[in-house]
Amino acid sequence: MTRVLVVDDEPQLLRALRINLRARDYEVDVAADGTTALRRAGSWHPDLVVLDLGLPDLEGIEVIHGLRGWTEIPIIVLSGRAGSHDKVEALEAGADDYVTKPFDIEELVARIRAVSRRTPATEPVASVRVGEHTIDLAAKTVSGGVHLTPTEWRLLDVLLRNPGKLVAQQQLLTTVWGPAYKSETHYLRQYMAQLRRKLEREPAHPRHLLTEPGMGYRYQP
Amino acid sequence: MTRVLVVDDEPQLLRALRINLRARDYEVDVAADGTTALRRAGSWHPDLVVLDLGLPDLEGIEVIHGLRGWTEIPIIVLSGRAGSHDKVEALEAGADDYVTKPFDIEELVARIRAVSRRTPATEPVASVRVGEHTIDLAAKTVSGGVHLTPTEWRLLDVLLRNPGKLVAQQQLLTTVWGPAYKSETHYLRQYMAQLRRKLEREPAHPRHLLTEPGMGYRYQP
DNA sequence: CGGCGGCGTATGGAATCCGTCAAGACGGGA
DNA sequence: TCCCGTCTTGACGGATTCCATACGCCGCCG
Repeated sequence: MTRVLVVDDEPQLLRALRINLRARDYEVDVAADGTTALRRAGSWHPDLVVLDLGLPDLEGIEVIHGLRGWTEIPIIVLSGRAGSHDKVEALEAGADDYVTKPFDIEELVARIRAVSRRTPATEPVASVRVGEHTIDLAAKTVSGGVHLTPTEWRLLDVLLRNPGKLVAQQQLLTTVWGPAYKSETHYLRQYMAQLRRKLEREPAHPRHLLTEPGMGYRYQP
Repeated sequence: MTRVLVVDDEPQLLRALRINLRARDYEVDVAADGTTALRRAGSWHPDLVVLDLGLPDLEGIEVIHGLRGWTEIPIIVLSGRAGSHDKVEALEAGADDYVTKPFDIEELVARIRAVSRRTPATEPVASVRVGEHTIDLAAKTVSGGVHLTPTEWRLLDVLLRNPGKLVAQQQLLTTVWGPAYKSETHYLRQYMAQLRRKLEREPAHPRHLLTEPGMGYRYQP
């Protein structure tokens, strides 16, 4: 899910944006001044920043420079100043778009979508190791010429995205096969065995795809 | 050098833009109506399009759709209409930015720079090898006198730009045929077969254009 | 010692998915 | 208008994957 940080000092605008963006499945966080905006961006790692230039503490340009110092995430600038000099300055500093107040919420949302279309969501999980094998969940590849079927991928996906954590049988069954298969545990046994055959060096004594009797399974990195 | 196609029916604006962009080391070509714009874009392969929506022959939206049917190059829209509905429509159709007339040339240039900053050096993949053949995605040529149709190119494009990665059926269908064709998998089978007939040494035993049953296809370099 | 529950393994048939051939529909250019 | 290349649509055999059942093993407990 795309994460948007909205930086503005008008509570009214913040609220409107939060509602509209959440309704479109964006994750939203807000900041009311430049200092917290920069801090927030550093800790929360948003995928996009909507930045009002008229902030109480810092010059808007300073915030742009502060962000561009370490990240390339898209920045959409809001401003009450419509002069082309202001626009050029912000865009040259690294902003991706410049919207003049007053503006329509719908327009801003459309611009957010247009800009984030250009920056593919960063893939957090690149590749994982299971014993001898390197697994790329995005590319759906396993080293060593190993080939997995769709169901095997769905199951492995859930386990690998919860490294070290126990995943309950019911959770695996519902996410891989659907809620109707909540108690069909023999599917799990079937496919866990296949995964071990393909990935573990000694399928009979697994070192990474572990069973927790009576509860579920665990991926041990 | 970045190539910009400017589409507008006002000679005065065309002239101003051409001078300003050339002074900043852009290569510029112009078109005065939608039909020639589309043809020009197909033959000249610009890196960016500046598109006036008020054209004599086609609806501006039609031109955006026509471009987005086969290319992802940035589109900056110029328009005299400032209503948010027009803006949203253009942006949703695939435009990257929307500038309302009258505007300052400096601002437009700054927006062009901001947008093209986002699109990494135009053709990261210049030429690719598939078995015996050398494929140039930019020039749309295949060695050995092989000829591909537009749909075949769009499909091959997506696969070759994700070397080694699995590309899901749904992604191929939506990017090649459009979101409405999400589940029309027989198109995929049809055109994958044609690509293999034209590119693979043994179409029945493909070595580079691989099937992942139940998931999608993969280009193996 | 024997039953029992949970787990791993093997295997055949069912369902799904894919490759291929073929024919009709469409559209642009001669 | 006709023709040709391209895009749609349908049908069918074969391959892959999934489903379902059966069986053996092990630890636990009565």
